[in-house]
Amino acid sequence: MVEKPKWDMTSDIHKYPKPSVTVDIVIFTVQNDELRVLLVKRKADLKKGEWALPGGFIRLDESLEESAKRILEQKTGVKDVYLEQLYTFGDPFRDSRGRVITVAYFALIDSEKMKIKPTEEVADAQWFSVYNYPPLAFDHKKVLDYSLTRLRSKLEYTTVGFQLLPQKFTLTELQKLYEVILAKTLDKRNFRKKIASLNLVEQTKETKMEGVHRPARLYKFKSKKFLLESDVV
Amino acid sequence: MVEKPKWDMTSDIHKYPKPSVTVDIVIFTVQNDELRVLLVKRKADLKKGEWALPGGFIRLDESLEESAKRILEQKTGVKDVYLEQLYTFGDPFRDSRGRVITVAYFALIDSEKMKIKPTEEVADAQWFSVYNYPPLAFDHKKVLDYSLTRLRSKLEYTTVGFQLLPQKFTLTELQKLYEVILAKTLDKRNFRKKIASLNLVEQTKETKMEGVHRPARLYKFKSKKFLLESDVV
DNA sequence: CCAAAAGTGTTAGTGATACACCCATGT
DNA sequence: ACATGGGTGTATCACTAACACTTTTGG
Repeated sequence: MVEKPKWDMTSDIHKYPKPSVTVDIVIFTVQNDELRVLLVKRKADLKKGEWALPGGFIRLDESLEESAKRILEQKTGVKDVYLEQLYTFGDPFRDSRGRVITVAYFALIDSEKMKIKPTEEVADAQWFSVYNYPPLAFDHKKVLDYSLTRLRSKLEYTTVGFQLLPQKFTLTELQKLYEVILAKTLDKRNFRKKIASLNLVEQTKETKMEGVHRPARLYKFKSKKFLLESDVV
Repeated sequence: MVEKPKWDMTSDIHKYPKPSVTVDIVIFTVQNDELRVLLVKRKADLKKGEWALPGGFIRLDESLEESAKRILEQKTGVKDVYLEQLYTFGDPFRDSRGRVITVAYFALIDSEKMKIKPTEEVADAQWFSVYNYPPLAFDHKKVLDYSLTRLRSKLEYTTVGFQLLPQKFTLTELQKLYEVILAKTLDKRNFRKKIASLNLVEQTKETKMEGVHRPARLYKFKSKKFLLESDVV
């Protein structure tokens, strides 16, 4: 058992007024060809019953990212997700209860893991289309808008999108994912050429049969050790 | 005189432990063909005499950006700068005095304004080359490294670089600026073609004579109203 | 007329876009 | 044999990269 390190609580810094600090998480998934975001119904004193992004107060002995992971798991039951710090929102009156600064994270989870059953505690978490969701508490609409913009732009120059798919996927599924997030259609041949040029995915020997047509080949991401320096990751 | 709005200090949220929150600013300029960052010598109890990024505790009644502006002016005398939120650092033990979360901002100032004389209070502020600066307090090296990366990448796809030049400038100065920040040389003809294609700058009728050679034409940024939708800003 | 930086065009290569038909399967 | 989505190649265009000489000025 490691003893918790302590701070110097006699320091002058404790004379400065302290704000409350929360972490809010915008978690996306793609389901039924829709980009969706997870929202929870608030139980706290203020804005009870309103929908909001999952969030909570940080603990002093955990890093911001640890807070984000803990809160996400507590509130939604989801674990092992791609997580990235988004922006810190600190308007003085964004919360009438006090000065509350929130560090927003954005997270992606694949459509398989997403199906995890909500536990008792998270009965009030629900996925909403990003084009059709209820009014949100606080400045959470602003946070959501901002993270949508970020997701779209990161999709173009990184491979975050892969986080939203299961381990094995067809190229059509991958393309559909891009189309859904970017809200535009893409050319099939050009899309496949692009993906091939990235050198990030490889064929498996399996195919996926769905419906009455030619089965689609399943692909997977190359394991790290087979990626070259020059490959974009 | 507007009365200050108040918060509900009886709310449960005040039962959660609160961290200290600071703002730290990484402010860059280009001077003598070097990319430089402003550092201050600490006067506070802890780490007195060590160099650090200018920073300070937020006030509860100002936004994070207002805090950043106030602190920057207090500590360095500089005003009216380009300012952008960078990242929020919150490792639990980054400061031994207590749990301190810092919202880092990154700022750019042109080489003219930069010459402002330091006031009494800011006597201990100094510009350092980003390749040669003293050891920094806390995790400020990490913050600085991160903002350098951000500056470089933003330089490639935005026009932030323009913030580092005075109103009127020669194309060679602009190119030098890019070269200094990116730490690589650029082709003169290609650079000029690129700038021309952006449609953001226009010739003035003035030239700049410096030394014994052909005078260079001065350029300025087009005023907003002459920019077309299609022009990258 | 010399030194020094300003200024200017063309070509080759690379990546993006537009576009239409055949393939494999289940019924 | 047909309906359905899977899978493939080529031509054009736009952008990037490489490269060298002439111009203007002060001394």
